[in-house]
Amino acid sequence: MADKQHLYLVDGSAYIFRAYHRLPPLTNPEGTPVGAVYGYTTMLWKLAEDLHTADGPTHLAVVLDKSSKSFRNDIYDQYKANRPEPPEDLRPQFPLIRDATRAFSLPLVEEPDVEADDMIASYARAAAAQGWDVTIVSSDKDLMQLVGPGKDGTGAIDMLDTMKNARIGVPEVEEKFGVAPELVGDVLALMGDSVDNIPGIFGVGPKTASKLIAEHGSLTAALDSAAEMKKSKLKERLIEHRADAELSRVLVTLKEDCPLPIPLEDMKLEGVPPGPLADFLTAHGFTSLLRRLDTGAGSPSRKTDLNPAKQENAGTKPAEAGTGNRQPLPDMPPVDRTAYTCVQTADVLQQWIDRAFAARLVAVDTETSALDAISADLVGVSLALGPNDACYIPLAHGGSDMFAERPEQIALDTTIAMLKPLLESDAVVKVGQNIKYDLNVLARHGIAVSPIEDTMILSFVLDAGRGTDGIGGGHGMDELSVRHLGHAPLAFKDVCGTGKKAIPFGEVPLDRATEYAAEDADVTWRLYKHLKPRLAIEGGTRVYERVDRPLIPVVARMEREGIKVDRAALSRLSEEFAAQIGTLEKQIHELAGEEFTVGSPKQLGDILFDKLGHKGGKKGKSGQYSTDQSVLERLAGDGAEIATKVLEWRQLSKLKSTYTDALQAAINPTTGRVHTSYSLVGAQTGRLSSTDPNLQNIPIRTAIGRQIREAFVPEEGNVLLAADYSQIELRLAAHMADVPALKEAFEAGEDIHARTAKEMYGEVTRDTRAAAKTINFAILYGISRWGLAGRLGIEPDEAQAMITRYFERFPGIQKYIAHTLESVRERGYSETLFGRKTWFPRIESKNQAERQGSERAAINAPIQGTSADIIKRAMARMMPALADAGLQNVRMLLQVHDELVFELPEGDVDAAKPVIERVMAEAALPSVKLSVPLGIEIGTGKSWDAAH
DNA sequence: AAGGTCACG
DNA sequence: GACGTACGTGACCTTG
Repeated sequence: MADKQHLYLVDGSAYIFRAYHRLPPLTNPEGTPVGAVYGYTTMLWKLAEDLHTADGPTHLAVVLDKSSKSFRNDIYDQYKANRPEPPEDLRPQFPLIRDATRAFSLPLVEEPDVEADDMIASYARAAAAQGWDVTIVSSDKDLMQLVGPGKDGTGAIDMLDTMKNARIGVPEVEEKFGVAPELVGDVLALMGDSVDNIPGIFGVGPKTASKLIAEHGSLTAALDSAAEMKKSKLKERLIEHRADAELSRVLVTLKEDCPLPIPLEDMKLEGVPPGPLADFLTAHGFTSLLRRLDTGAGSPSRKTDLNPAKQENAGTKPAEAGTGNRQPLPDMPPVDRTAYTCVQTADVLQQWIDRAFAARLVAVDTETSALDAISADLVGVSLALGPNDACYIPLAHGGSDMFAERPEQIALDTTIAMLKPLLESDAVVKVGQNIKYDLNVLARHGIAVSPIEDTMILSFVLDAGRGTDGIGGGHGMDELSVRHLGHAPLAFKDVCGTGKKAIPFGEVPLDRATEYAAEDADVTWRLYKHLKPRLAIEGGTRVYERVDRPLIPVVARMEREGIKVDRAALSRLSEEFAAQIGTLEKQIHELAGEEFTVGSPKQLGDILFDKLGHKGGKKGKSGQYSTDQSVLERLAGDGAEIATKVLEWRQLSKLKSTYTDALQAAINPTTGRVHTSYSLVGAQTGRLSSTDPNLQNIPIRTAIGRQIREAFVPEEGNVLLAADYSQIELRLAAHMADVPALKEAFEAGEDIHARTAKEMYGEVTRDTRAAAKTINFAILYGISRWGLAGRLGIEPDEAQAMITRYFERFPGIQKYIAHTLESVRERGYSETLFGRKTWFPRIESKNQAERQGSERAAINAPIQGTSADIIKRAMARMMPALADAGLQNVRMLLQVHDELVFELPEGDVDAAKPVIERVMAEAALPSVKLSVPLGIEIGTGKSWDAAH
């Protein structure tokens, strides 16, 4: 017994991911995020403490994943393809995990191109073979294959889940999988794994898989048995997807014969030398552990009989992570603009850069000559490392007056060369307020800023919709600063002025520019410290880490790509439209009997209803007649020619001013392309919005409008490819409200509006289908009898009867609406399938119109928002997926809510289509498994119009 | 700056 | 009995 050896193998990579998600977001004195490191340190501490206890380690090693590729990628290129990037504030912790391991003087196994699981398997088998017991510190189900009792000189292998403090032996594995550990691989091969992207057999989950393997004793036997099974979905699937299962079996097999870089004997645990450990604990401010090390109480370097669970620092217990127990904000001194530094020499800059590396977190802000990131020139950069600890680095000040003396500044290319390693370093988090802007500015100087955090996005994820009138719900820096820090920063117009007297930022004197620019970085740093801890507490981590933040560099790149428009074609259209508008205007004036401004709804209303005496004029609260499309169409239907002409005039004016004229003006003279700007916080539901110009509302519904789409073209030798989610919101409604009839229809690829018509009316005609389509959309938007009546041209009573019938046929919808509203009233917010919140502060308003408006928006938000989450996830995965497929020349250009537009070489179309389709169709996985398929429609052509 | 209108999903 | 009537956007025009 005394000489029984017991090897503990710590699955370090798996541990830190779990620790990251379960522990509060601690930071060390330098501001580095160290929550996962702290969890890891306490775990090693506990393990080391158990040295020589009955079941404790005599040998111990940590195994980490070194790279993401392994032999499995050679067999199956989709292996782990859905894996999201690690969260950005975890990335700088990876090197610290290694530091911690070294501080404990523990052996660290890290082999390139070998997965940690395989390394663990190889060590475990080698140790067991020479009679050692082995404990794998992990809860990874793949590793459960290794568990087994000791016998005939072979050691036992079990597992330890330190977070649940649970041993996993043969009985636990059998309970979980329903089979012995040797057969776990067979079960895994049948059920697949969406996180690692192991296919398994589609439609077979853990239960069916266990049952089949338990019954037949092996994967092959289970698959062979399909031939004799009764006809069923399962039978079909087993036969059809047999190859998937066999591939999966290979993928889940652990490689147990990897060469062992460190001999087993060298893993002997002899106690922990206190020196390096003390240094490490001090550096990261782990004071409670340091105290224990100093006093020797519970120190891992000597045996102890204290109960480790009882000495845990209260603030680190996972159970308390979500209950508001967070690291208190360090008291921040008030903003002091005189404390900022203007950096004018390379020596001083180098000091700031060195300090930023040490801090591992820096707030960054760029100042430019204009608002548009694609063409604006860089004027200066500011950095902040702490409250009032900020600087401004001017780069292009005083350039406009060639006779005046320019202030002392470091040369632009010198500064860029010095900043690049910092801004690109994996070990330093860069925080920005709308950092997409800075990404674009710096990308033009060859800097790919990473990893990043964004206070604007943080605010959006936490507080979308929270503002009400007078309080302000925006996510701009000035507003956030006032709301969260009680401080109004210098406004841009205070330093640059407004209107004609405005000067470019490069002309602002350096002292003033430093106050403004460094303050922005300072405030950003403070906002980050305030907002980031709220994420874990309020449940925003998943949306922020998995949806919105990964999207920032993706959207930035789309903005930089831009899209080509055919200027000559637009110019021709402008001329045509101008001529027709002129003709129409004359005719309208004749019909009116006088000249007036056709574009003035006020004048038009007076002409139509007072002068010409048309009936049915309705004045709104402004005392003005309404002359909108529906009113004019009614008049036109009654035979009023002037109404027809005005409608035509309006259509053409709209197309000319908003599109054919404006788009020509939007062509960037340098790139020759049109670069929109996407707002990631524009829509409360989580959708993007597009401005300057808005490329999300280019005409498509009329033939005349589609001519504008024809002007969006690819470069020579390329095509445009448009990929749409088909009926995504209705599909999501069918899933979320659990409507079997609709789900079946989508599964079978039916025409969903026709199916609705059949359910509602019993027969499908053009009219019933059209009505059904209207109702389907009405449902998504929150319905009222009057609204539906207006749309369908029927009486409110009839509309009510239709609504009632709809709810009878699809009772899930009514339940969904009721539950959604109930939950919003109770919690104040709605939630998407991915956990994105939208707040509805007026859901209980006493004002009925206001309240009902909130209710309709609240019914719609989870559906619209989930759709937005899904396409965002697809976008974040798209470029890596295309690159993996060897498609380097495909460019993603535009997003229009349920559509992505790409530009690619003609020869790449056949290869790109399936990749794009797969990424879009699988975008909800692995977080959310939908009960309806996501349909994708793809078209290509020599214009955006032709691609539809 | 606000209101009306209309382009899109 | 009044409120106003489908969700989410952005751009342009006129008017005050």
